[in-house]
Order: sequence, then structure tokens, then C-alpha cells
Amino acid sequence: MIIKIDFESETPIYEQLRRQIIEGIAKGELKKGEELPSVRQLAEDIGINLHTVNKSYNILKEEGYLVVDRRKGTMVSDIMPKIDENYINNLKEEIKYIIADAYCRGMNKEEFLDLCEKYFHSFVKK
Amino acid sequence: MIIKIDFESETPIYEQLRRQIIEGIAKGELKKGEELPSVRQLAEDIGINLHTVNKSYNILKEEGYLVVDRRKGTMVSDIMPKIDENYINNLKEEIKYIIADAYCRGMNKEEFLDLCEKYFHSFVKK
Amino acid sequence: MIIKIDFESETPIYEQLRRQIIEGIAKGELKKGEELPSVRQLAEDIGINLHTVNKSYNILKEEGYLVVDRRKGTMVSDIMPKIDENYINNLKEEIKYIIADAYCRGMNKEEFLDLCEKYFHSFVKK
Amino acid sequence: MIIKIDFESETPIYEQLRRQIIEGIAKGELKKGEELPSVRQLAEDIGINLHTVNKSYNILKEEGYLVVDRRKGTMVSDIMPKIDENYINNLKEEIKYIIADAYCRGMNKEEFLDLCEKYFHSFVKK
DNA sequence: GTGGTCTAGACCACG
DNA sequence: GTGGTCTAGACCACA
Repeated sequence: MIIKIDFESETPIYEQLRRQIIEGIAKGELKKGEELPSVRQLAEDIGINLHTVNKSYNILKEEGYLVVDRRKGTMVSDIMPKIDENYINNLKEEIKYIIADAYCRGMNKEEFLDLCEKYFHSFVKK
Repeated sequence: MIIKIDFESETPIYEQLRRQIIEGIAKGELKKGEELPSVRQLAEDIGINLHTVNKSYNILKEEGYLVVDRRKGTMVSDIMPKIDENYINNLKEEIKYIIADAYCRGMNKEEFLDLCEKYFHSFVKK
Repeated sequence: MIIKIDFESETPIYEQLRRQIIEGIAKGELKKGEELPSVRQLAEDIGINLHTVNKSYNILKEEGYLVVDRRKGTMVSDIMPKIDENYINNLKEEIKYIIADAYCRGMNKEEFLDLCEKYFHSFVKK
Repeated sequence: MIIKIDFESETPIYEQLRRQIIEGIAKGELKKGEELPSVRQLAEDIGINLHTVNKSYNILKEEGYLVVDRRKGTMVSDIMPKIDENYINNLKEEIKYIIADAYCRGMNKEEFLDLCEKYFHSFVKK
């Protein structure tokens, strides 16, 4: 799996990394139980600081995406995080804002839903 | 229109304010050409510093949501921002991540699209 | 002569007015010795404050573009302002910045000079 | 590169700074990809507040002159801003006024074009 | 009274 | 140590 960091983005590096790992899991590029590169290794590959990779990994562990195995190191969790109340509230807030913005700019519902559908399909296991 | 700031949130105050103004425009609570409260007034109402309000207003001006009439002060622009390449790229990145996250957590497409549809309908002019 | 104010411009109204009067003189739409509308009249026509028109007129008097005649009111001066050291220094600073900006953006010299020439020709008396 | 602020000037400090950075890029004193001093460093050097430097930097980022590399800090962008419709309209308005003023004062076309040419040559890479 | 500018000091996120 | 955020208070230009 290829990680691509935009060092000039407004999004922090650790957040970009975190999102790409989640997207990797969704796409099936990272399978459940699969080992991830070590913090040191990944940091070197991407050309970023150890602490930054560490932060991403820690958040993903916290969220339930990753687990640590004593022998194998960090790997993708077998059980994905749940849809809890907290998650759903954040999601709603985010969607509400995004759609408000899109609506103001004149995007119509069909365009938007098509876009969403497209991404959903790109993740569904073949 | 009522502004509600969560001072505990990780989202900066100016960004919360910015989003609520956009949502207000989408909902029709703020109409095109309508005057907004002065930075001082709004800052006092919300209980934040006027510079923070100023920052929100300035970003919204830059984006094309607000304009300053030198006689009347700040008001909602008659012409909403466009759907340019920059916007669409950001939107796609955001949607891609949100859907990847939702998909991993086991949300199905219909649930997600229903949610989106619901918000779209809440904005459409009756 | 038609005055067109953009109330949403970053340029102050009094400055827009001042510039348009100078441009009117350059174009010959306002001839030397010609009377200008009264402050009150012009303010009403444009839909701006008396003080604002007054400020423009006063600056233009200061600069030598306008003079006040006891009987006729404000009129275009017979003698235009001089090219003094102060003027030339400001001009150079302004031109230096404008050309630096244009140069960085990749505008070539010919394009720029053509533009200048075009405006010069638009002012030359037929 | 030496920054020189005129504290008596009517031009805001942040705007003077902004212009000098653009001129620095045009002259080649600031090369593409070159790192700029931190806001704190530059503020101290010039003897102004860091927020003022910050404002200049932010505007230049918005315009596309600067970028922030999250590892290295602020640097000159590799890609200069474009000549878009907005820029060209502003440029034309500015040039029109400047030439109207110069023309009224009796400056002839050749003098003016020579001045422009001189500045263009001072920026062209040797 | 409005927004714009500038200063100052503090805290935090990031790497 | 870097930039980002927030607060606070002051002065000025503008209308």
C-alpha cells in the first residue's frame, strides 16, 4: 500500500496518515490481521518524524482500527470499530455542514448522492 | 438566527461560527443580501472576542459567502461561491474518507445515502 | 460624466470617486474650467454621504485638480498638478511593485507595455 | 534579503512587507523553494509584532506566493500565482488610474514606458 | 458605529 | 521551535 503525504496540506501529517490507513482498510489493501510496517520503518519510508507515525498508530489503536500483538507488532484489528452514538453524532454534524456548503454552491442532490455511491462501490468487496 | 458555540470542541471557534453561518444560509435563515450583526455585536452576543468573529467573517468573504457593503456593513452575498476544481477536489477527499470510515464500521450504503438525503431535503426551499 | 461606485470594493468610496474624476479629466469628459456638480447634488445622485463627496473634492483641490470659484462653485482647474519629486517617487514605488507582481506571474514585458500604451492612447486628445 | 518598513507610511505595515517579499521574489533575492524566516524571527528583526508578519504571510499564501511545508515552515512556492481574470481586471483598473493621473500631469508616453521597461529589466534573470 | 490595523501575551497542536 | 488560535485593548479610516 502506498502512502502519499502532502506536506503543504492544511491537514496535519498524522491525520493524513490516519485517513489513508482507514481508506486502505476500506479498499481491502490492508486486510484484517495484516501486519503494518514498524513505526521506524514507515517513518523512514515516508520521510517524516517517528513521533508523527506513532501518533497516527496510537489514535487508530484507540479507535479500534489497529491492535498490537507482542510478537508481530502493529496489525489491523480483526474487529472493526462500532457505530456508537459519539460516532454518529460527529458524522451527522460533518455531513450537515458538507451538504449545506454543497447546497449553497448549487450542487444538486443527485450529483452529490452519485458521488457518495461511487465511493461506496469502490470499497465493496468484489 | 441562533449561534451555538461549543467551547470544549476541538473545532476552532471561528470554524464553528463559519460553518453555522453557511448552514444558516443553506436553511434560508440568512437570506441573500441580508445584513449580519457587526463583529462587535456578534462577539458580545456569543461571548467571544471580536477578532475571532472577524476571522470567520473574513474567511467567508474570501470564499464568497459574505460581502462588505461600505455603507451597510457585512451582508450575505447575492451570488454564492462557485463549484470550482479546488472545491470539488476537497469535497471528494473528504467524502472518500468519511465513507471509508463508515464502510469499515459496517454502515451500509442505504443508511448513509438516506442520511444525506435527509439533510438535502432540510435545506431545499419549500 | 457617469460615476460608478462599487460599494463592495476594498477601495474606499471617496478614493473611487477621486480616481474617476481624474480619469474623467484625462478622457476629456471633464474639461478645464468645467463646473462640477455641488457636493449635495453629487452625493444624492450617487447615493452616498455628503462627507464622502466632500472628502474627494477636498483631496482633489489639495492636489490641484480642482479649484473653488466663489460664484460657480467647484470646477476643474485650468492648471493641472505638476510632476514633483514626491509624485515621481510614489509613482516609481507603485510601478515597481506592480511590475514585480506581473513579472512573477509570468506576464511578459510586451503584454504589459501594450496595456499601458492602450490606456495612454485612450486619453490622448483627438 | 533586507526588509525596510516605513512606519510613517499610509500603507499598512503588512502590505509593505507583502510587497517587498513579492519584489524580493521578482528580483531573485528569494528563490523558489527557499525558506523564509519564521514569523517570530522576522517580526523581531523588523521590530514589529508577529501577528503583523503573520498577516502578510497568510495573504501571500492565499495568493499562491508562499506555501507552508509542515516540516520546514514557510517557503517560497515553486509555482507562482496565475494571471487570472480577477488579477487582470485589478491590474487594468490600477494601470488606467495611474496613467490617467500621469497623463493629466503632462507626463508623455515615452517617459512612462521607459520607466516600466527599466523595472522589467531589473527583474529579468541575467 | 463600522470594519481595519497593530500590538501584546498566552496556550496549544505539530513535528 | 514552528505556525495556529484566542483574547484583549487601542487607534484609525470610513461613512
